[in-house]
Amino acid sequence: MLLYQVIRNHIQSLVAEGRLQAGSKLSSERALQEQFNSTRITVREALARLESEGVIFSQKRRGWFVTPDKLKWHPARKVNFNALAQKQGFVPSTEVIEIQSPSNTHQVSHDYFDSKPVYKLTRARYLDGRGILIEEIYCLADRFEGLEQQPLNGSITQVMEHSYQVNVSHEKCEISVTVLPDRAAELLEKNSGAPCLKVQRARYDEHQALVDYNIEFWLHDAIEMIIEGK
Amino acid sequence: MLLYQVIRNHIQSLVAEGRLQAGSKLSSERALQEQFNSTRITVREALARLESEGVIFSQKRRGWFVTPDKLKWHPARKVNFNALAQKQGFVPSTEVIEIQSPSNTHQVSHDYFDSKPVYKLTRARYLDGRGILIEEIYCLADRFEGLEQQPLNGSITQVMEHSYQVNVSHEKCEISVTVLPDRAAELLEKNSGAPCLKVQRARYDEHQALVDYNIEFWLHDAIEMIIEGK
DNA sequence: CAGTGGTCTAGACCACGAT
DNA sequence: TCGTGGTCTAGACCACTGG
Repeated sequence: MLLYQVIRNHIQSLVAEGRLQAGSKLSSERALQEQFNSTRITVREALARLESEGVIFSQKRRGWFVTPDKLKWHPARKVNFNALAQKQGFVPSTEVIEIQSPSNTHQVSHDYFDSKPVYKLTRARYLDGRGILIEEIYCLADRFEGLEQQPLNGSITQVMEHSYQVNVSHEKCEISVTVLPDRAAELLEKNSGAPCLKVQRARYDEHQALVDYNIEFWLHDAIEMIIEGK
Repeated sequence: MLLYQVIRNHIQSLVAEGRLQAGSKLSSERALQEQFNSTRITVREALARLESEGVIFSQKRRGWFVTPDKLKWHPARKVNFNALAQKQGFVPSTEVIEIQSPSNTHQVSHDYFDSKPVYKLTRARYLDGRGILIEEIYCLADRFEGLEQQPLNGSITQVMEHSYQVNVSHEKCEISVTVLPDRAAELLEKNSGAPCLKVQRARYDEHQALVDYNIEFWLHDAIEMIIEGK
């Protein structure tokens, strides 16, 4: 058996047997290196595999930790992130990174909003203090005038319903696997190049008019999407 | 700028400018090492990042290649894989790996089919000769008696409709990012530990009875899922 | 300030692919 | 058989975290 597989299996079984709890810190790379009479390159190979599998994760220069359970996410349902996360036993929080004044210079504005001015809202979401999602939300400036004065750390869908009488009736969703853009990696304190699930959603009202366009970058090990179709 | 980022950017721009066509082979790792006065470790760091991004891919010991376009896949629609792939300019093919005689010893049989005997069909699917998907299909043995005599390299949905008068009316789909199981990696000639998109689908007929249960492992750089909801 | 992870050097051996 | 990628050794320096 390959050495890095031995190290991998060892850590994996520690986690499986519960001897390493979710969120707890692993031994340092150099300690593992000594424990297995190996080198850091090989140890890091094992750690990288475990990270791909979603068993462990790293935060920049802080160390390696056991990955908590994944959030089960229903993108098509208009469920509140906070409520859903709480129901699954997490402590959720949301941080508004920035809201950009109406502008028509975004690519998204050109592609989806007929080059009209749009708001761009950037948020980060956390579970138990761990950053797991960066999202960008674009919506028409004149339809959602004064959006920057609304509470933006909760459900945008609810704000649209209650303050603007706009209802989302259906959506089109594109899902792919890629890496975090550098800016998102920074915000989530991940190394550049961390894999992620990218979800792009165009949401429409009952008149087939585009309500908003969202780009979400989820840590690949933090989410399981559930979709009920047809 | 970090050295591996320099190498990464160099290859990325070669691809972006079209000087490296989709499917074509990159220089060998040792050639790149010399070109950048570096070491193979660093070169491989750059290649690994590009692979995560979906720009290049490797096949076991064969080398590194430029990733072709992604297949746009609509899991909820009853579209034929072959037809969809052809419409997007690919040459698709399907290989039956094995069909297991009815058995009630699978975990899936226990969890989803009330421990009744099920068929297990394993298939691989290819685009332009590149293996991109391993899928396992489970269905009730007594409902699909003689399934092993049906043509199994096309659409299973169509076989179910035409030969068994069973129609899929809705489905529940779970999507997550993980790594290929070793068996799947072998079949697709990928290194163990290659990232993938795992799609589990339970499909039901109009009487809410489970028709089949599928587990699909897609190469992470080969698919973009498109879902229209609500 | 000590220890950690992130990056990098300069080699090596082996199994497998292409030829 | 030769070159390739896959694995591995034995170090090094730096930036940053945490005490």
